[in-house]
Amino acid sequence: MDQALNDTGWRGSQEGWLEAAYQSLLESGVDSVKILPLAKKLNLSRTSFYWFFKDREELLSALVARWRDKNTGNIVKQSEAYAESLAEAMLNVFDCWLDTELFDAKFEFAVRSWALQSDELLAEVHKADQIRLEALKRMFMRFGVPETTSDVRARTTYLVQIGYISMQSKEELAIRMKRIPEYIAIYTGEVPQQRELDRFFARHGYRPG
Amino acid sequence: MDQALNDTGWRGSQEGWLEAAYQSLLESGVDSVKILPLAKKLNLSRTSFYWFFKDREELLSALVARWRDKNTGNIVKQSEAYAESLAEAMLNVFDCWLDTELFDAKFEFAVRSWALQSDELLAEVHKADQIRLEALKRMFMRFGVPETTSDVRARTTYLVQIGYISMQSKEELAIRMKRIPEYIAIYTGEVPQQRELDRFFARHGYRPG
DNA sequence: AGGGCAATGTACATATGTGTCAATATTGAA
DNA sequence: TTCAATATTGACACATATGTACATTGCCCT
Repeated sequence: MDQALNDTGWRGSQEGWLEAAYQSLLESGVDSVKILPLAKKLNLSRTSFYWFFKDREELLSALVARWRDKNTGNIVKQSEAYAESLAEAMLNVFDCWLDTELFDAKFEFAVRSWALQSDELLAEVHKADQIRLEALKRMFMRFGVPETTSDVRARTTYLVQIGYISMQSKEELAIRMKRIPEYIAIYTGEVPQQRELDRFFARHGYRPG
Repeated sequence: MDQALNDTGWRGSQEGWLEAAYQSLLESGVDSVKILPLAKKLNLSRTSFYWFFKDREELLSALVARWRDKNTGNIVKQSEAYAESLAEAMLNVFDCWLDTELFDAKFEFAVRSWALQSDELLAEVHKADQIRLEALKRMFMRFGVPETTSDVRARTTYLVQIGYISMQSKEELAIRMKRIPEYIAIYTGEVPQQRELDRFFARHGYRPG
């Protein structure tokens, strides 16, 4: 079997092992991230792994770093994006839930499951939760919602999404989109304008009806 | 070290191994449920396990059965309990989130994480989600909420809880209780009566203020 | 007391994983 | 073309897990 070569001219690379580890993590959890199976998938000798990483621990740390970089930043950014109404601001946040580039739900779930067996990682996850919740709370307050209410609504918004991720359901875009206006109404207490919805649908390549 | 004897006069038992497996599952996930470590914890020879279970698979199946029996039934039951208002009905459901006897959140999370590496289990989890969501939806409809709204509200109620579980946070009862009235308001659209709240607080051994 | 079964233990065969080492191959550049 | 950095490999030593066969212990009942 011929190998996919990268720009270095070599078969393996730090990125290659990391990517394989990432895929395995998403598909079957941390405990499936083992060097021997990854080597088989990459068609490389197991021991060649040790040229790029000190040991398995280092690979797992790299995986955590990847998660940290990707998932928290965008929620904060979207919650701070410009909006003329609370409903529109909420739709900006919803972009994360529908665009894998902005928020990697499978990755998120895999990491949370992993945290079950690592107190160190659990602490990181808690920190991420706090940062995200605070960003959402600030968003509500920006639109004049009182503090306690902002707090609970931020939680509702965030927890529904984490819960949805934990359900690991694979629903069609259309089914999810139909629920969006109701969700916005529940979370914000205000009904989104049709043109706000249209803009939202459009940027996710969805045509209602 | 002396052994804790059970009623049979023997040290081990099906229940004993299952309980140890359960604890290990909750603490560190399925992959920690291994016969050798469990044997050490129980101070028994590893091979004595095979007297009670055919193999590891059978132990894991027993664990799944335990989860199925415990967690889904009570949500359905609580959602069907008598209530004079939607807010009161919601508080009945909330009993599950606060009483480990009614709903074992840690168990739930461990099983969902486990489902990441087993399609068979994932199918079971999905079935459980569907049953629970439908029960909640029926509850809303019983109080005259229209179908689509009932569906989304049922989801919100359920997903917030699954999300909360996935956060694995260990907050004090008081902190959680303070948020209850707001949650009820968001989920049901109606503010709970003081005497409904008082009844709820009382049955969970909480005195506000 | 001793037979029988439930429960436990020992020894063995096997599978899968980790990490180190020394030997070897591949590449780009001098 | 030769060299050194970069990458790959197989052999070894070890650890942890599973499951089977067979021997042994401890408990209860007759």
